[in-house]
Amino acid sequence: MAVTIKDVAREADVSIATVSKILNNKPYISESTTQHVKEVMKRLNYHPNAQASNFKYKRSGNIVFLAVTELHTAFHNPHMFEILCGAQNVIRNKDYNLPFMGVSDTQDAYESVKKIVGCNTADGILVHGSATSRPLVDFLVKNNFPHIIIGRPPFASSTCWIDTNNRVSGQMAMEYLEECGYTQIAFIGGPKSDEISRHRLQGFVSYMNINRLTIQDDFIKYGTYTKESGFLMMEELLCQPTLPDAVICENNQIAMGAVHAAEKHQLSIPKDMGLITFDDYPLSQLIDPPLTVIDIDVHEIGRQAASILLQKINNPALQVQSFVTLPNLIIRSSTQNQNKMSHSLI
Amino acid sequence: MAVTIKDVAREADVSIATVSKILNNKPYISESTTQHVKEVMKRLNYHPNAQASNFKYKRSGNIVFLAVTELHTAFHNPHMFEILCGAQNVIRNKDYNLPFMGVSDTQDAYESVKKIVGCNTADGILVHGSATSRPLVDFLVKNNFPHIIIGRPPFASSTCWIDTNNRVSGQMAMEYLEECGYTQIAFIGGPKSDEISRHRLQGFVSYMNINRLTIQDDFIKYGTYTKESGFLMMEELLCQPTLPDAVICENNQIAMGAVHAAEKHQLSIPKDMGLITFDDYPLSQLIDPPLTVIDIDVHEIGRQAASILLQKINNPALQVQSFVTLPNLIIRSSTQNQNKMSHSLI
DNA sequence: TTAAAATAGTATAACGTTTACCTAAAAAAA
DNA sequence: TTTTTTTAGGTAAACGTTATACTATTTTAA
Repeated sequence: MAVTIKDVAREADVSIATVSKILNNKPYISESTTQHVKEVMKRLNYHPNAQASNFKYKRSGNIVFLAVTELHTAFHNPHMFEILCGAQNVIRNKDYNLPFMGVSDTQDAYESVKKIVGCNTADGILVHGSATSRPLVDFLVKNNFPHIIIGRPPFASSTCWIDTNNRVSGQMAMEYLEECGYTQIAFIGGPKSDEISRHRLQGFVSYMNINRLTIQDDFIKYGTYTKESGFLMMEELLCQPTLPDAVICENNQIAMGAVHAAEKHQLSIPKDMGLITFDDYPLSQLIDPPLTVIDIDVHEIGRQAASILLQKINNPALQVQSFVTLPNLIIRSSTQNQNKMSHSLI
Repeated sequence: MAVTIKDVAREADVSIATVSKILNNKPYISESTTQHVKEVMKRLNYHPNAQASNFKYKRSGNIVFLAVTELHTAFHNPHMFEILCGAQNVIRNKDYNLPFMGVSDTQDAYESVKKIVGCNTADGILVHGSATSRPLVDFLVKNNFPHIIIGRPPFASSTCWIDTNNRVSGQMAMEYLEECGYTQIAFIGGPKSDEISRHRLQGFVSYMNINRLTIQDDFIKYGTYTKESGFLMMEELLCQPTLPDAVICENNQIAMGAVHAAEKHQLSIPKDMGLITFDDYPLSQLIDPPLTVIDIDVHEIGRQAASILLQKINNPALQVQSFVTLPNLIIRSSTQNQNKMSHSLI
């Protein structure tokens, strides 16, 4: 059916080896035959069969993107799609496909990985954090199968992962608030045990210490990652004898609750109170006021993960380390420069 | 490196044909050799090379999911990811991969399709609405390449597409509002020219007509798909001599603006005014009040698209028609039963 | 002028499967 | 018993490409 290298060879009256060499820019073919063969290719509308080529090269041409995607997880991880897009951008230029594989849980993920590795379905794998588990990682490491874990695994392992630096996120939030002139900073976090939350708080605290700023103990609140918890914690803050003039909220939902609490207490954001949060969800730009946010550069994570993985694939001996990306500050209206307020109005 | 069918054959002391037949459940192999060979497979940890098999079968094992994904489009189309997941669910069970291909514009999409078809990269293609264009569709049709367009193309074509029924969406919104006991219904839409908007409005209007309900002309407003527009249109409505007791907002952003306007006018939603909108974005459950929504069953679209495409691939003669899915009503707090209010409180 | 090296091209074996065609034994039918 | 049919399995070609090893010609170097 489809036209193959044989058809081209026959039609151009050369051997298939010659055609192949032209396809792959190998030396020792004259300019004239090259041109002739290329014309024939065009005339026959020949396209080399990528699959056959991959088969011969013993590569699959696939890099699997593996993630846990229960129903309706999009909100829980809108970042997943963006990471996929970032990775896809890099991979497309390198003649790889990026099969998306959504599994139902980490057990399913583990089974899938075994199948992928066993059946040669892929040359490498990007494992989204939601799909990691110790057995999965151990399996990949043991089989020396090229992979990158997106999101630092919560267990020690000699694998290669990429993540954002949550400590720096905490620092950046604080740094920007200070720059704005806010001085009494509160922190509303998720569960105390959560690692991400802990790291962000550490960043915040270390910035405060380095800059010899004092932290009021009762300005640090823990709760859950919900709107309701944000509301309650903010209320608590507002009922204490001294008020903060800015608050760092661990996520959009908490921020949403905090905004409502401030509204209830007739505090204006950003004038009476600055508010900054993490992760740029669609919500953050749509609520009132639009939120200033420390965001993960999620495309960059996808791009980097993919490009490092490609390096690994092309050079299996390469020992690549895990690495972190830096967050981005996105300034919106929930913070404002407290000192130069009047200036900007003149 | 990897263990192949040859290794199994040698180790089991049979021919590779026998091993292959066992793999593919072909007849005329005795139970005893079957068992023996299977044991050897297990012992050697043999996995058939899917790529080689596909190559032999002249199929690629890929179904491409093609979509336009500029940077940060996630919010503009969070549905894209959900459709991808839905499709993936179906495809995974059929031993296909679902390479995700994000392109920058429809021109890029067209080039990609030509490459995919030419190079045999895929056996079929799911084209997300964002990637369609007349040349692309014409190309697929002309080459008789299995495909489904997700989202009805805005031009006439003998292709096969899947979409939700926006007229029914409009009807459902109205039907539910009536059921709740709201009687004076307003409609805040996007641009008058927008097809989706027009269809939803048509559904609304036709429901009103069939049920002999009157529509006030000045209860129908057009604007843009933004929060600001929603706010303005709602203000307009609230300044008119007669007030609606419920409003249908074309999308989440408009609804957001409308909610603010109602707040400003000290109207309580859902008590003084019911509000219903379309498409279940994360926003809708997080704002105050959480919004009642007519949602596209986006997983179902993905699943159906994939399963129809698989049918097409397996039976090229099959002439499948385009088809529509029905929307879902998701009841939240921006509407309430006006008649039985007291009942529920007793 | 002759030998060596570079150029231009071909023939063919792989890659790991599947399958059409073959053989031989066993079972069934005559 | 003989013939036919069924069962069990093997041989080898094919899928479309790439690469190694080869030949033959031309160019360069000695």
